[in-house]
Amino acid sequence: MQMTQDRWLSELHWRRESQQSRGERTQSALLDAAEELIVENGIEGASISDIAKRAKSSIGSVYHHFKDKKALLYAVFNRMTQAISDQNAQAADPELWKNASVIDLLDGYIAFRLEQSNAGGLSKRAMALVMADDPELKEHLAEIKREGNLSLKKLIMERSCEINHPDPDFAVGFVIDQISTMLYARSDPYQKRSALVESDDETFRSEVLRIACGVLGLPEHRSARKQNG
Amino acid sequence: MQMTQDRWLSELHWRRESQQSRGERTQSALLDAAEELIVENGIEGASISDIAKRAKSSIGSVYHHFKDKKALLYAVFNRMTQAISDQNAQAADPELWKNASVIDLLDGYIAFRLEQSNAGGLSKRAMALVMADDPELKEHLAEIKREGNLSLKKLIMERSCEINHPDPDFAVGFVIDQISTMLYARSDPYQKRSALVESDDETFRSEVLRIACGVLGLPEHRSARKQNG
DNA sequence: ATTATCTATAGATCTATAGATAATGC
DNA sequence: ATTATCTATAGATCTATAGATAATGC
Repeated sequence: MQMTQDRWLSELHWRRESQQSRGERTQSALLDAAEELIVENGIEGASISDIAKRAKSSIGSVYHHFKDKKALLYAVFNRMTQAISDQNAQAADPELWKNASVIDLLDGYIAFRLEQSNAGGLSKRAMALVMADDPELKEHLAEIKREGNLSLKKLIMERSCEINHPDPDFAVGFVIDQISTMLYARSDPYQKRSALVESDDETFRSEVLRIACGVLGLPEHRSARKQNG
Repeated sequence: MQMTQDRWLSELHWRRESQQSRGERTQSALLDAAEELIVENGIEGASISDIAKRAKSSIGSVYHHFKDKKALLYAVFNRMTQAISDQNAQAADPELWKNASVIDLLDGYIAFRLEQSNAGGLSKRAMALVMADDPELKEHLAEIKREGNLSLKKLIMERSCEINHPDPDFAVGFVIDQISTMLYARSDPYQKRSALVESDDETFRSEVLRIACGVLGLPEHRSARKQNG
């Protein structure tokens, strides 16, 4: 009876390790069903019984795989954040950005986030609902975002000679947070009819980059971008 | 049997009009109690029975004043958004900004929002929780924010001669959304250890204004600010 | 008369467990 | 033997109603 390897946060992540692929399939079917029903009916509206039914499983099976409802919800959340975290790690690989300028990095970051926010629709909304009730989870996701932004900051600071600002460290942190925040707002489905959301990707990207260049005092951003595709 | 005057959204806002101040006191005690318990235990954790108890009232009384639990939650939400909406309307009074420049307006907007986000702590968190489950409410709050930003935009566009940008209308909308978004992120309690949150009000304000001036091509922002306290 | 309040409870959930049965692993 | 699955249900909620009682309004 082994525990799974992704131990994080508290005891609630109890999850019997399925030593058979049958069990694994059941587990992901349950997570899929939970995700769907959470989006459809909300957290409390998604009953264990409904989840079991949708997954073509049974209540007993749910409690075989997950200690209680909270553990199931945490698993839904975990599956999604794990994916985000992995994507972040991949995108921040220094090898990918060997000859990139600061603007290339910012540009790449924007493109990456725009792509990321288009993917994984249902999971993301389910994750948001699971989080809503639980400060610990909000904190956890915030930490993942923070890590992502930090690795971008590190890449940029290695190119600090390009930056013209009395306090580059602060300026870079501020600009990254700013861009990150604007991207987040842009992907928020309830921010309709705002300039951030209604502008097309290209306009948005160039306007944000222009701001970043202004703050960081970057030289000649247009040409710099073309140099290092 | 009259309905209250704040009819908005759907039928769910059914609320018997209390013709006696006793009833009014009970109603606000119930809303206060609901707010507290929602913050403490979440939406479903705040049972009608607990709410009645905390308000020193009874279950029957709750159902005398509110059609059902949803109507009670909507009333909690409504009380808060009403307050925000009123504050917005007050702040956007043209009389207040007669001799103000564009920068004065932006500066005033930032100060206003920073103040607003410090006030009404519990109500706000309860409102966020009530909203989380209900897209209609999210949409409603987004609309209120939108209106606030729109009236600021109007004030600024009356001073469009100060602006140096090929498309002032877009630029102003973009800048306002940007500032609004950054202020929102700054007030988010889960965004710890980010440059947006850790910077003090003064640094934040000046950095944001600097960006806005850059985007809008405003002349000489420092002196302009001092002219019209 | 009408409105506000209370107590008691019917009826409908929903979570989690107990205990049996079927399928794999050594 | 151990793991995965199922059915049936105990026990604990919680919402909303019924119906009685007290307080105000005309």
